[in-house]
Parts: sequence; C-alpha cells; structure tokens
Amino acid sequence: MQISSRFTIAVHILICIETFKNDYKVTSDFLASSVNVNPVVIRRLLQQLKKAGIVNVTRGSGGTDLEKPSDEITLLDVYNAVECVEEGELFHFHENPNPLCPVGKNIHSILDIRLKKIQEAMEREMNSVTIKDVMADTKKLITIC
Amino acid sequence: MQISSRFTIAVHILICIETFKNDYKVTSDFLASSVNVNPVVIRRLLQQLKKAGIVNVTRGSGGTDLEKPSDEITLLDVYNAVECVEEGELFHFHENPNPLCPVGKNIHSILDIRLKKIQEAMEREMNSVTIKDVMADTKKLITIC
DNA sequence: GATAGATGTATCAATCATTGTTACATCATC
DNA sequence: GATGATGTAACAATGATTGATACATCTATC
Repeated sequence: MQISSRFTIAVHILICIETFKNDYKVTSDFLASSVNVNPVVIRRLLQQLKKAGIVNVTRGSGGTDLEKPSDEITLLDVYNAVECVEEGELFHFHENPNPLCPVGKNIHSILDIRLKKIQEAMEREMNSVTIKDVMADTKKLITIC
Repeated sequence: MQISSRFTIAVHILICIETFKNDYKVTSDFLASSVNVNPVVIRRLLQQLKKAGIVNVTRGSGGTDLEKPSDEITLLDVYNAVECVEEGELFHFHENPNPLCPVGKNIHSILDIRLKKIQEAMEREMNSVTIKDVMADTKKLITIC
C-alpha cells in the first residue's frame, strides 16, 4: 500500500505558492488547476498544512503563503502534516495475535524495534530535504523547459 | 496510509516456520491460529512467498518450510514479495498535473529523485535485517517469557 | 483405489480510506 | 450589500484490504 497522493499534492502546492507568490494570488482554484484536482481537495490539504504551521490561508480576500521560511520546512514536516496516521506509523500490525502461541505472544516485542528503525531511516531522509532545496530544483527546470 | 498487515503477518509466518519446524507440521491452519486470521489469508500469503522463492509449500500432505537459509532472506525480500505495488513504489503520485502550468509540467522531474532516495533509505534498512536476525531476537524472548 | 487431510483458488461480502463533487455558511474587501 | 474567496458538511464512487465459504485438486496411507 502506498503513501497517499496527499503528500505529493501538498509538496506541489508549496512549490506553487513559492513559484507564483509575486505574480498571482495563489487561491485554491489556482492550485486546483495546476494540480488538476477538485478545489475542495486543495482546501482540505491547506487546512492540514495550516494546522501544522506550514502555511497561512487568508479568509475572505483569499490567497495562501508560507508561514515559515522555505528552508525551515522539511518534507517530513509535510508528510506528518498530511498523513492521517498516529505518529506517522508506517506499518499496519495485525491486531490480535494468539497470546497462547509463544510467537504470537511475543511478535510485537520481536518486531517493534526493527520496524521503528526502518521508519526512522525513511524519516531521516525526508527530514534532510527542505522546500528550499526542492525550489532550487524547480527553478532550474522551469528556466530550461 | 500504511503498509498493509500482509507484511507483518508474512514475517510472523516465517518466524513460526522456523520456530516450530522440528516439533509440528506447520500448516495453514496452524499458522492461522498463531496469527489469528482466516486460513485463506495465510494461504494467499504463502503463495506470494512461494512465488518469491522464500518458502516451499507441500501440496497434499501439507506443511511449509523455508526455501532458502534464514540468513539469505531479508525483510526487504518479504516486503517485495507481499506488497502488490509495482517495484514497491512507496509514493502514490497524483496522476494528471496540468501540463500548461510550469510547475505541473515539471513536478515529476522535480520530485522523482527525491522520492526515490527516500524509498531507497527505507529499503536499505529493510535489506540489512534477515530472518536469522529476527529469529535470534525471537529465541531470546521465548526462553524468557 | 478410496479416504483423509491438506493446499490452491474462485467468489462474494464487509469494511475502510481515499478521492470527487455539490452545496452552502462564513468571511474580508470594495 | 455585492463579490470572490475560504471553511466545512454531506454524500457518492472507487478501490484495496480483509474475512469467509466453498470446492477442486493433490499426496500419503490404509
């Protein structure tokens, strides 16, 4: 199972905000057109990003901008903002292993540390990339294409 | 979204096979009782593990054992065997970004390398743990509890 | 070769998360 | 007040997962 497209859409949103901040009012309709999804999907994501302190959303007159400098927002911040799972739990554990079986009884103790390390490896990599880094890539590509 | 419980169940199965290989015939019913799911769920997983060359399943008389030594089976092997996504693609990308928007047009080029590195970090960690390692943990815990 | 016990697999239902969509209350500004 | 935007509820459609039943098929053994 995959990490939902909420994550890539959220990053797409942040790139748009930074790319167009001087030239357009970045509304949910504007973003919806770039991502090519329903504006409500964008608004829902903006709410999650706002709760996480990543963006500002202006009621009434409309528009969005970053709440923090782009080099203080990491991909992990975005991931945690939009993934709806407790503590970003990456693995779904089977719920009721048999406590009468020595393996079933201990399976959580056996695997939890291993799974945690795997999740941490992923999060460490996510934490090493900021929106500023991604913007640098973006600028290069846009000037070429 | 989370990695499905197929993964933890598959590891649970492999631990059971190794733990009980000398004392019981490890059937799908036996495994189903330890994991506490329907036997068909176990058989489906065993088929996937078999296709990946990880286990043998004996038709007719029944029973399962490892196809390879436990130190030649990594958690990544198990993950790839039971996750049903192409190449273990961890991230679900939104499908149709707007090609008329400079960001929408380039979003794949911008993010693909970053996402790949994140996935690789996870896979590297998974690849560093073998079933033999997990069995060592298991034996310690079972003798204590 | 008939039987028993097991696997292999099709099929269907239940559940859940995601995603798409409409609708409308609310807000800020002109 | 009118306008254009956000905030959010509500509901449908889709798809993946998981649970369950059923039965064909296989193998060992009597």
